[in-house]
Amino acid sequence: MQSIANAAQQAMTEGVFQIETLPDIILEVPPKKEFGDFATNFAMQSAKTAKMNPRKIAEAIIERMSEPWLEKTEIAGPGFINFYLKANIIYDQLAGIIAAGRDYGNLPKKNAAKIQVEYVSANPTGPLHVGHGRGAAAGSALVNLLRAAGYEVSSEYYINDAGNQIDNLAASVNARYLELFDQTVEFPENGYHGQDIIDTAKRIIKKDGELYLKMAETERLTIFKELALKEKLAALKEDLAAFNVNFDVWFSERSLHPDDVKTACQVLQENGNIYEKDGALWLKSTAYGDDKDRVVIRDNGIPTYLAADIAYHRNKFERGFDTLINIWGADHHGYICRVKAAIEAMGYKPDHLEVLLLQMVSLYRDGELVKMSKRTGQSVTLAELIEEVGTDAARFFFIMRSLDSQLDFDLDLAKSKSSENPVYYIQYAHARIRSIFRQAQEAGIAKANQPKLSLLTDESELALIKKMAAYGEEIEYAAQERAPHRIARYVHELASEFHSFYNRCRIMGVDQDLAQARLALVGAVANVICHALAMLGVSAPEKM
RNA sequence: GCGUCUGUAGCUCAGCUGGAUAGAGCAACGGCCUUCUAAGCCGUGGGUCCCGCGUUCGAAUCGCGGCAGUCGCACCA
Repeated sequence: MQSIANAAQQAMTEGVFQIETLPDIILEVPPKKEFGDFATNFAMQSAKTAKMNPRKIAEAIIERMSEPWLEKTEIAGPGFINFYLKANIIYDQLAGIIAAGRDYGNLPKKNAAKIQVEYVSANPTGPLHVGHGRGAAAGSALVNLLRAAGYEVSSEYYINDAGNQIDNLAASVNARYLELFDQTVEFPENGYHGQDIIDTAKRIIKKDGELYLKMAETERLTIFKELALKEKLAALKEDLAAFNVNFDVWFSERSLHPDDVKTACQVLQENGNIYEKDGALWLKSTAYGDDKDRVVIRDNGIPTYLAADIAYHRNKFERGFDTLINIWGADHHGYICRVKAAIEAMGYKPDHLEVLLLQMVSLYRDGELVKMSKRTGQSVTLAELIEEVGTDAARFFFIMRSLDSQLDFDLDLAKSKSSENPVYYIQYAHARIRSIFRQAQEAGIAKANQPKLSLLTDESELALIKKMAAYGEEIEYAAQERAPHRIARYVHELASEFHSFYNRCRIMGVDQDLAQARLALVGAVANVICHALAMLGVSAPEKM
């Protein structure tokens, strides 16, 4: 890059052309291999200010470039400069990848901001469903991705263990409990209808029988609230652990009440961003771009959900995180504006909160949409999904689409153990490599310390090396874009290059030096596949 | 009505930090297993990148305006 800048600079001092400020020089890997190993559109970028034909500029630049690693350059299309690397460069790259071993793909630590990623954070009032599953898969993959890119990341689950919905949970369990003793009770209006609530009531009876029957209702509700919460939370953690999702911090909303909520309100009150109206306290969020002002303390004195969330985000910043990433379902998008408003009102930078919205998931079975209804509790749970398609397929399917896209989840495809299924396609590549190693060992092909990598000249071999060499950039860009689906795509492409190689080149039964070089190559491929799959939370089986 | 996201091959989707002939998987069609896993490979066909206008040397990509779908617009969480 620098040598392009130097050449341009030199051309200018020689008066060939004049540019006031050099544009950023962007090197990219061209879409076709006929366009060289990398290319720049620098000449076209400069064409306007230089008032000169981009091809002429390109010519002036390449005349002034001489680098030892450069095989040749050419001008193509409207003014691209294509660079061809000397062949040995690629083998140096491969040697570097092999030397890095399983660490290849872990980028140097960044000194930049500490990032906190909060995701799932489903209410502990029932089992996780498939929508939460997408959040869980994408969130955990994003955390892994950011860490690989060198960021310091803390992952967190916000437990909504305070407020109405928990009271509704207790009331629902209460109603089921009484029903099981043949009492007629009115089911709470906003109660939870799921089977799991009945199961909870049954477990309570199994353990303590009619112990709570004669209690005062309020007392019973208090006890049931704690029992149910404990049980739901444990189930949640179990489901997530089975889905390769683990959190550094489980943050209880209750811990914010009442002190943190009070402090946050005080801060806002002192800087004049809270006012009283109709007996309630309102956040002046319209001053920060929201549609309307929002109630933080209701007229009955109870804080709203927003109040707790304001305190929570303040707490996050106070803990020293510079960047907060929240992964929310798309149905919460209307909430972003008011939280950012509150953040700004408290004196933090709203840009330091990034909310990633996750679009909805639709399940398809036999080509038919699987209907879901939250109200009646009739929805496919994450546990059922894992049961049906397995963790690997479920995670990969959730991650392979961009977060912005609604996801059509084809259950039959996810289950199929065939070439149609991208998960198996990738895992199969890994298993094949492991199998090769087992057989090579039996055949007594020793692992070379200094394999003769320059023997790798087949186009499929070169393609594999180039693909692996691009892994670092891919991680960097995917992390920057918060786009874990790029890794899913990358590893699928790498697997494809491998399968192609596998059908063209043999390892056993060729010259010993070549066999050793190829073993070293596929060993590196296996490491990269492992690394990428590990980021996605998908296993890399030894055999299939 | 306001806002979010989406609209690209028959289907599901990448590509969007402006660049070369717009890609992948599935589906369709035709080939490849006496040698390391055929859960694989090779090949063929397939496009109004929703529409219009604008910015630009150059637009699937950026801006504005439409159209269609989605989700949301609480003193619920």
